[in-house]
Order: sequence, then structure tokens, then C-alpha cells
Amino acid sequence: MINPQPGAAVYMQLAARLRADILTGRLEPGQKIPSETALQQTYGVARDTARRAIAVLRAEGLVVVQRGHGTLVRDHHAMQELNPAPGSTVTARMPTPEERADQDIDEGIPVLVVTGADGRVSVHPGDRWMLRLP
Amino acid sequence: MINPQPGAAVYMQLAARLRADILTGRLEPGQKIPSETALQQTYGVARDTARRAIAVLRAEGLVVVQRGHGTLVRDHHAMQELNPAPGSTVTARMPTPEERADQDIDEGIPVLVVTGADGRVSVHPGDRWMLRLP
DNA sequence: CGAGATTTGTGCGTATGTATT
DNA sequence: AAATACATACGCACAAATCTC
Repeated sequence: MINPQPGAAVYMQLAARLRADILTGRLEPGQKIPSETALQQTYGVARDTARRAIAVLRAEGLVVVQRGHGTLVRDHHAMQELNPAPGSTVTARMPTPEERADQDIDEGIPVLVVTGADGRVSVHPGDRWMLRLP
Repeated sequence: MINPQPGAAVYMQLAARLRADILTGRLEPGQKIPSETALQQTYGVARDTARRAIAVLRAEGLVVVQRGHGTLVRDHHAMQELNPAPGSTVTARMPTPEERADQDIDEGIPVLVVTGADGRVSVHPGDRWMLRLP
């Protein structure tokens, strides 16, 4: 049972528990976390509250949800290396809905935006690409 | 009035409208978007639905919410440039709750993570820092 | 193949709390 | 003090996807 505390909403406390379970490895990558119904019963909260906790983890990129199946701890992708040209600039932001659809980017995953000295822009999912500077 | 369509939930349609208003400049940076109650009445939806639409834009980093005041189109920060040492690697991810609190990072804003050749790691909010490669 | 169980998604309602103006 | 606006938490019902038998 979780009770509301001043400054710590129930769903945030629940999110913190699940986050800790993920970061310590009690919940392993690829593994299903407890269903909304299970969380509801285990912690004596409404389904809405359980969902809100999971939404926090989704926004952090810690879990991925498969409708009709369950919610899984995110698996690590193999990272590929980018070697941007000298003079390029690099920024990070959340993808647009189009970019998410086009490149199949999960929730809570930002993109690396590389702008070449010639002005050409390329966008790379942050869970699959990293930069290595020469 | 917005009606549910197969494959396009009402809150997603509403989020799309507001997103378009922001990206085209009909809603300018720093400006308040309509309140939840206003959206509720304008589009004939439940408040929950209006909130969900706004939650989408928050996760995209398009708006910031000020409790008790309203929801504003995000203002652009002045970007500062980082010049990472040769051999560094750079990744992008969402910040941890601690990082968000420590560096005062808004919702929907990723971080740039720079790992030096010596293994030292630095974390920079994606809305205030960019990399420029030599 | 279908039927049913499970799980997440959407939409609505109510009530109350907290912050700002 | 009152009005406004967002936050939290509960509830219900049905839809849609997945899985099992």
C-alpha cells in the first residue's frame, strides 16, 4: 500500500519503486513488469495511478509498452557509431511524430541532430547511434 | 467537436491541432495555449482528454506547464557551444529524475552525454547546449 | 479455426488538493 | 478572499491487441 505524501504523489512513489527495480536489475531488460491490474492490487491503487506511474517510465525511455501483451523493460540496442564531418554541429531533441513513425523510434527516446557545415541535416535515434569524435 | 476515428484517438487529434498551431507560429513561444477548460468546451471533450493531448506536447518538449497559471509554448534558449575533446563519444538520452532536478531540466528535454577519452562523463541539457566539432 | 482470458488504450465522470493571480 | 488553472486519485465502460486453449 502506498499513501500520498506531501510532495510525493502516489504514482511518483510507485514509479520510483519500479525504476529502482529496473536500475538494480531486479527487473531485467526484455522482462515484463507487473501488469496494471497486478500493480493495482499489489499496491492498493487505482488503475489510473498505476498507468500514470508507468507513463513516467515510458517518458524516461526505461520501458516499452506492447498493447495487449504487457510492458517490458527496454532492451539495449547495439550502438552504431557516427563520424560527423568537421565543422558539423550536433543537438539533441525529442523526435517529431513523423520522425518517430519513419524511423520506428520508441517513446522516451531522443534524437541526435547532426548539421553539416554545408547545412545538410541528419537525424539519428538516440538509442542506436552515438558520435565518436576524431 | 472532435470525434474518435479508427487509428486516431481524440486526444491525438487534438494534440495534432495544437502542435500545428505551435509549429506554424499561430501560437508563439512564451504564449499561453488555451486552458484545459477552454479546450474542453471548444472541442466538446472531457477534461481528461484535453489533459492527455497536452501531455503529448509536454513529452515532445513543445510546451511547459506552470501549475496554477497555464501552459506555455516553450521559449527557445540561447544555445551555448560545447567543444568536446578529440576521442570523446556523445550520446543522447532522457535525463534521470535527479539530473532533471539538479540541472532544472524541463519535461521533454533530453540530455547530451559526453564521455571523454579519459572516461569522464558530462551531461548537458539538450535545450541549452550544442556541440560544434572542430 | 474460434472463444475466451488477459492486457493495454481511450473516454468519460466525480471529488479534492495545490498554486497562481 | 475569490477565481482560475493545473495535479492527483478514484471510479466505470468499452475498444483493441495479444495470447491461450
